[in-house]
Amino acid sequence: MAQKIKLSTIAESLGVSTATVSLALRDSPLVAEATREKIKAQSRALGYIYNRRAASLRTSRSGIIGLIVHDIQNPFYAEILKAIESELDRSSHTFILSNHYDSVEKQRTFIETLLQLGGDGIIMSPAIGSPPEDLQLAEDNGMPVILVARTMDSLDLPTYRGDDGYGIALATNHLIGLGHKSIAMVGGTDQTSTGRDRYQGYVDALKKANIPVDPKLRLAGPRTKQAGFEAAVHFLSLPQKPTAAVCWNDLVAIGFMSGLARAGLVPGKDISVTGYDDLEEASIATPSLTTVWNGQAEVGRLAARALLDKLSGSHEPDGLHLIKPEMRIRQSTARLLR
Amino acid sequence: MAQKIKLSTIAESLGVSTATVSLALRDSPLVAEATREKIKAQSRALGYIYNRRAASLRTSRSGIIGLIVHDIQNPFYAEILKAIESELDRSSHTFILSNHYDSVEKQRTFIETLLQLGGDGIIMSPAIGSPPEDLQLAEDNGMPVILVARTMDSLDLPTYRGDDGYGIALATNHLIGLGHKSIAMVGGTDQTSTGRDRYQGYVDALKKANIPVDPKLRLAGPRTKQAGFEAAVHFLSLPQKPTAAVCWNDLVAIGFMSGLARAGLVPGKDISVTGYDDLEEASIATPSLTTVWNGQAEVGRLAARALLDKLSGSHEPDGLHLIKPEMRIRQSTARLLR
DNA sequence: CTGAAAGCGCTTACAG
DNA sequence: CTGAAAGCGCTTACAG
Repeated sequence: MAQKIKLSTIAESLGVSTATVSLALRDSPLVAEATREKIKAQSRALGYIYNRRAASLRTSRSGIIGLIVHDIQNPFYAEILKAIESELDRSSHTFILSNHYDSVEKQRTFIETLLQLGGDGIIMSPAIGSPPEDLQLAEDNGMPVILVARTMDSLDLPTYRGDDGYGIALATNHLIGLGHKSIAMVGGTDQTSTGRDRYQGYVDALKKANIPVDPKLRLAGPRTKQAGFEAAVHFLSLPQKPTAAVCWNDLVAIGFMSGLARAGLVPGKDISVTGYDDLEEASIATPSLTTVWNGQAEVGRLAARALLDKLSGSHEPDGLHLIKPEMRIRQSTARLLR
Repeated sequence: MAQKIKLSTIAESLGVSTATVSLALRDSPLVAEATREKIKAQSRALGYIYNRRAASLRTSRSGIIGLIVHDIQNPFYAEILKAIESELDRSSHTFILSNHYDSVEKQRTFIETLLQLGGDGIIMSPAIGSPPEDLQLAEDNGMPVILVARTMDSLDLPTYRGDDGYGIALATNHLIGLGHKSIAMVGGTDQTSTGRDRYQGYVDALKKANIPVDPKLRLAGPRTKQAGFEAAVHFLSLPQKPTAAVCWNDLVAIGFMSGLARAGLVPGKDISVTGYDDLEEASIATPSLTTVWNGQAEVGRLAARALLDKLSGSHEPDGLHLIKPEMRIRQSTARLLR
């Protein structure tokens, strides 16, 4: 590797000042057109690499945005991420990504690292049990926080997610409308807002239809394909013999349907199953999955826009922004045969 | 936000020099134990945030490692990523992630951004059609490159991936051993090394068993679940009526099996199907997928280690490091009934 | 339209 | 064991 090329290298080689070079490279109209072109050509010729750390030290803006979620391997988060990515790409921001796997330590380390790098802002789906102080630390140091998918009740931060109570009621009512009366709820945990809200929505929908709520029909816990798969065994051993299952999300539903099939049952015929999220693969599964569209792409896009707006000074109102879910009826649910 | 706390704030409040504070915070034995503790306590009390940009400007090491692959939403890459992540976590490196979606422009932008940030190194699965100069640019500027999953023939970079020819032969021979003679190959493209190598391995295995190779039995293209799903229609219309399919990867195989099921066939009984990669969901699918373990976790771990070793000065030999694939026999393949 | 100079917040020889 | 000072590579008032 040859001698490091910096602004002053270009400046000296052209007999101008570094100030002029700096301005020219950023297309400042303060520099004469001809000078600007000459400088840019020279910069290319020398293979100049802009040093963002030096610039950022001076300007105290880094162009870095942090993003931390439970697990990007989960397609639910991956779909949110993809929308954020495409929004940030067009504003020439760089993003730093991390999974926290619901470890508050890992999340805190990430926030601290981002502060050290001078991150401009952070979009996150907070870990279970997140101490408000950890998020407050970011805000206090001038790094705005936007929440996606999960709520933090103790802080008034801009939050983008689906309306879980409303959405799960759509699924539950759909099954009730097909004549089902013994409906299990599979998956989800009370430790997250989505887990609580979706269970509550399911309970409310049953009550509204005068169907008694049996706590044994709640198979709490599963949040992955694997756990949904395993839950099928438990489901089939229930004495109440439910004819349908409202699953906490699509991953659980897809694993659950595979578990039913493994036990010799035909999902969508013997047992009706609904998912939640409308992941890309929901329509590819066999049977295709009846589910609730949860607007991941919308959530990501809006959260990214909210952050960019905040960074550019406009004052978006804080608080909760709910996406309205929609029903997607496919083949995994059917009318109950008597 | 109050007054910014920096090294000199701590130094002044304690009546020592910034040099002493700097050394103390990094646990240098040059600073007396008592002084060190006093400084650390004060740093915590004031809520000091270390400015990495300033440090990095001075030391020209950033602790940032870049990672760019086709698409992390693809579980194949997600599994590699996860292994890299856990390896880097323990060495207190930060990583910056990007998808290139096989766009060489997006890949180049990423490499340039990483250079601007003073990235220490980069792990990548190069985009289709990557110009060697783009990777050379990183190397020339002191940022070492490690390749995963895909090969770049034109450069001698450390590369970690599975032995595709060997692995696909395992799958093909498994089907031949079960009595299949009309075996299709579904998915993959000649534009990537994995696409070429796996097709070649399939062809070689057939030839070795004296089974004529019919180019019409190659359904090239599909690389996703969706495309695998759609390929089932094409497969079922083949005049040669194949009894088995070697799929290019697990995603294609899972989509393909769903497509067969949608057409009323039972995968694993009517048609034998093999996958490739042994993704986590391969064993959860119904029928569970016979596939080839491709060592994603190994690839990620070894690539991360190779980069860290290189950064710490030890000279790992460059070139290709092949992981040896292994067969995973499950329920999606069965003996051919006459 | 262009230049000289200060400063962002660290670390690192060098002295003592 | 501790301090004074230079310097990493930019940008930004300020002069002219």
